[in-house]
Amino acid sequence: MNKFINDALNNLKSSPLKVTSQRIKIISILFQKGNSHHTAEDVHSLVKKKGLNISLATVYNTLNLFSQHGILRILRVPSDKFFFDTNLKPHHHFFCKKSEKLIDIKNSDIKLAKVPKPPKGRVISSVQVFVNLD
Amino acid sequence: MNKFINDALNNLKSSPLKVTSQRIKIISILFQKGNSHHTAEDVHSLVKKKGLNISLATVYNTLNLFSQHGILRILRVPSDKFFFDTNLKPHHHFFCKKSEKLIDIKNSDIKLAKVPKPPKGRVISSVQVFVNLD
DNA sequence: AATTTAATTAGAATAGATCTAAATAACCCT
DNA sequence: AGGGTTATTTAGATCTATTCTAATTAAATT
Repeated sequence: MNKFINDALNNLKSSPLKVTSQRIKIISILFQKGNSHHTAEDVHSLVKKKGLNISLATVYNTLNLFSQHGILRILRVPSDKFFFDTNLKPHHHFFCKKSEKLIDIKNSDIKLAKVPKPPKGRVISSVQVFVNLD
Repeated sequence: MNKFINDALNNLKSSPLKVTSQRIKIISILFQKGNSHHTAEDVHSLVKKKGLNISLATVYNTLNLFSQHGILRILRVPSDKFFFDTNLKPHHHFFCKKSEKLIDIKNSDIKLAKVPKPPKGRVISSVQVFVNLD
């Protein structure tokens, strides 16, 4: 069991969420290779490919709860799907529209030398850069 | 009839698309205030609010065809909806997740001092910056 | 005006995500 | 360890945004 899985399991244990077999399985799939980006459907097929059986509703429910409790982060990209990002640090992404694949870009690898002021009365909450790939 | 509507109508006329009453109406709604970002449902309700009657299928079909012929641009944002942008020049956006409203940011108002190299064998097609507002 | 070809339409179909309500499993408490 | 409470899981229904279908209608060309 690797460090990523361990950390995520500890996050789960110290959250108010119950530690169920489904949640353990989803964590071990998501955090297997460290940082990753998956849709709910992705996770569901990975679960099935492993011969396990978790309903799609549970996958959605679990991923959403994990995001609400800091175990995962919901990542909205220029696409109609929700992605779930295991990387909790601020960062940016390469994005391939065709394959809908994401690759992390470390925050320090992008430098925004000029950012416009928000409209009057509004506050900037974050800046998201997508470097689109063909 | 303003300059934006005029230009868009000329683009329609010089495209292989037929000039129908529905297309003229959609153009006059979309380009009324210059640069704008609308979803298909937006456009459909604006059409109805004007007492006009264009089927939702036609709105979708028209917006997609306009995008294919350089009259509009499809804009994918971190949301599950498609937006149609009347601003054909390269630019970035303020984006409010809550209201799903967009505001243009001129290309010159954002300066990317450092952009990472794409993965081996890949090519960067564009860089999209979203300045998220609360 | 007749013909051809594209556009419009209502409604069905699809995809991704959420909701519902009944069954089940975790966890807490002695 | 057993029982009760409450959260979780589940299958299937529902919802929302979009696309598809196939029949009707309208533009444009001759």
